[in-house]
Amino acid sequence: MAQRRPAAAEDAGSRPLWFIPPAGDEHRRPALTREHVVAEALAVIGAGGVDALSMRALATRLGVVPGALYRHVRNKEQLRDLVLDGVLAEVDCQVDHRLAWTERVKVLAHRLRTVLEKHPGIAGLLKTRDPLGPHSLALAEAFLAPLHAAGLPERETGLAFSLVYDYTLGFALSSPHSVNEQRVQDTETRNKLHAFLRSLPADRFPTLVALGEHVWLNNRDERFAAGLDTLVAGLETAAPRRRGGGRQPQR
Amino acid sequence: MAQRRPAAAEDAGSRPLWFIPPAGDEHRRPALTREHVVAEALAVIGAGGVDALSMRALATRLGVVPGALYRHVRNKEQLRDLVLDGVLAEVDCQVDHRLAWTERVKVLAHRLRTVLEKHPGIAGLLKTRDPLGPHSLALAEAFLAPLHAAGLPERETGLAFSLVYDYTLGFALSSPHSVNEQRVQDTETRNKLHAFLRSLPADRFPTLVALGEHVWLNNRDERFAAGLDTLVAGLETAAPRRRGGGRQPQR
DNA sequence: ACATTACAGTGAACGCCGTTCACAGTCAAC
DNA sequence: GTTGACTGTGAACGGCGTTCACTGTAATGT
Repeated sequence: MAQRRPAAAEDAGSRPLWFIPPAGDEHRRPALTREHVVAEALAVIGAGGVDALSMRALATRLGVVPGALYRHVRNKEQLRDLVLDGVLAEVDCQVDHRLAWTERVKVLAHRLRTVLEKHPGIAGLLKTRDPLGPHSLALAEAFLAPLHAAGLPERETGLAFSLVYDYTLGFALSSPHSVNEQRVQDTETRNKLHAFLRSLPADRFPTLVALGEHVWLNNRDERFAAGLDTLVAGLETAAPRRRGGGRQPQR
Repeated sequence: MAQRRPAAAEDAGSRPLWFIPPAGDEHRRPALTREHVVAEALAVIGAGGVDALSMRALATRLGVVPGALYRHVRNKEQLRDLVLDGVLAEVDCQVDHRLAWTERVKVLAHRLRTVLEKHPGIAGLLKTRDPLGPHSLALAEAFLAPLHAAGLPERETGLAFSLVYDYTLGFALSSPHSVNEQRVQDTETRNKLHAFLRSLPADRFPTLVALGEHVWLNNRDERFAAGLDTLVAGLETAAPRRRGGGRQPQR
């Protein structure tokens, strides 16, 4: 904080401690703590995507020189880890225990997706990182509990968890901000895409030509829900029928 | 190609065009075509991961100044797109038509995963890009055909394709080279991880403590296969039973 | 009340990155 | 034989993550 230095004025002038520090400005400044850095990093990501998070931009936002950040964070990778745990903290892991285990899993997956898509790009970090922070563990526990209650064997429970978790992450990863989804959201571009699909040689791509328009659709919500339903339905075929895990989930 | 210049030797020496170009070296060099650039880019990625692909590194490998690449490629993003299509070309889309549709889908997914994991980091590009190149389309067709043959309605066919495709991509994305999987592959680290899980407070993480060791396992192949089976089983519950799509896939 | 010490933030630098641009050499076509 | 298209050069620009000697400040021990 270069502007706070009294410097020579202290020696030459009178009244050593007379100048009341401009409490309005300085008092408000929380002195750059680690939590503050992480919070601000999350704000940067929220504003401009995960690529916009650079040490220099973050430092500027904090009114500080880039190198100063390294007093609070080992490097950018650790910063990302901290940001990530902060995001996972936003997932509410409490689910009504009286719901069928299938519903409990679905609710959690939907919550996880919502949070991940609120912070574009974060899912990409999770895919290669998997933090083992307290919030990550709480989430794992929340997923494992209903799966275990469903009566799946131990090993299958672990596999089922990986499946649901990976599916949700993977889905959130191709977020609405990717080139992909942008293309499909813009009506004109989507029409062009469909025209392109129709124009393909029908002998080489018969199925694509026939129903390509049903593949590239602006239906993220439907796609996620349908995929999740299919996936859980698959899990059900492996689970023994019992009344312990909630209401009979038969449909 | 700085080393090819005759320069002053031409003036001082005799015989203007006598020197047969060192056919062994120069003749072999294919003069930096676009395909060559892309191929070498793939090699760079194969050697050091997707992050190792920098224009400068690639240029150096090609014995060329960085700016020269821009004569063959608009920018790095386009280069990545080209690389991506090159990778997808490696997926064999021919599947025995007499197999059950479930098996056809599984075979394709396994092939896709194999190719993606052969080029670490590529899956990450696919997630946000989805090229619409010829090879990408061929792959989509290959997936759609058996799903359609299974008797799924049009819309459900598209959803099923997205599901299987996204699942495979998502799985390949958390590749064996991520921090995650490295942790779990090293026996000592894995033991430490399991000890850590056991040491967690059993009141807050009962399921995790009970079967956490079954979750973080060095079993990528099993995880992928099991997930895929579950997923296809889920699809089967939505498909009408008919003998058109191959042998009855009942198990 | 003073000296010591720990430490947060500074400013400058290093080496990397993607990209641009005027220029030079080469080769084919007219 | 001249022209023109085109490929690769060399240098530069701005931005990136990270390091490091330093300076001022605040807390500590005596």
